[in-house]
Amino acid sequence: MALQETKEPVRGMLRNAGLRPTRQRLALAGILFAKGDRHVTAELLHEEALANGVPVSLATVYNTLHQFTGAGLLREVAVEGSKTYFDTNTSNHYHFFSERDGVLMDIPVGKLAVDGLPSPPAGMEVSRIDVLVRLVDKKSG
Amino acid sequence: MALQETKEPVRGMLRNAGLRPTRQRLALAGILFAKGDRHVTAELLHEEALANGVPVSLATVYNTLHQFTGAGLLREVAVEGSKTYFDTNTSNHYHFFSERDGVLMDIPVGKLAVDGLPSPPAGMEVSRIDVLVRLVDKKSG
DNA sequence: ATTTGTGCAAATCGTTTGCATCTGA
DNA sequence: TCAGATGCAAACGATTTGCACAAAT
Repeated sequence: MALQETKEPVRGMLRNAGLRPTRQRLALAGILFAKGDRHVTAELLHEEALANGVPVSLATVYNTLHQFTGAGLLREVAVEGSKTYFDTNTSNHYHFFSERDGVLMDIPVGKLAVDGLPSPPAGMEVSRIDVLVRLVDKKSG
Repeated sequence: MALQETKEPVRGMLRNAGLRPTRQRLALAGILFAKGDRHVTAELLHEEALANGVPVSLATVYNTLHQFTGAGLLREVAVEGSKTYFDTNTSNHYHFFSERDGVLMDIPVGKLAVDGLPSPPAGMEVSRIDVLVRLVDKKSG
């Protein structure tokens, strides 16, 4: 029963999500969920996979990210035009975004609250609230 | 002194922003700032300009939107991957976003408040807080 | 006259897709 | 076996850029 302990939880995670635990998916999931919460772009994850000796194609990285998102394992974060960020923390929380280096960081849960939300237009309901706190270098003065 | 009253304020607005009041810029600014707050994409504005008999090129629309943004006349709103939205309301406020039809709406100022913001990482300061309330169709049930 | 803006088409960037090949159950 | 996954390269949509022409000061 004591197989490769690092990979087993990941395998189950994929199974539960109805995704075949393929080489690539196991590797990508391993990278994503190994060390706490992460915020990656497809390109970043692709590079990291290659660096770890897992020769996935960029297309597969995209496919995988979207499948994981669809399965509720990841969450997309809208930051700005082009690049899409994926967040391994799918619980309700908000973000800091460093405009200097394009890095996303979680804002500790429970600290930040949004109050006074007016009711949405008729026939619609809130699906999610995104809060992005944009950061810039403090102007030393 | 009583010239074309509709265009004069726009002309001054551009002058103050250090932008030459060209035909296209006047036309685009006219469309953008004429009737209250608006949320446009480059493509939308382009179509609207053409419909109003102003044959601007899409490239110029992009240039203009960015120049206006740089001059503080517009604000960019990050919604999701691809399209970039520009908002004529540059004051501090937040948005509803209808995922059904891709429409942005202002949330009345003063109603919504963000509390409990933790202090940003050392050397950084908050430049702006974006709040996007995503809406979906209420599931009739 | 000189500087700045404009239009077009080609180039770029992130992302998606079609299709032949491979792989896990 | 065989549905589902992968890789590649071509296709894509939004945005940008290079350069010749036009317009504003």
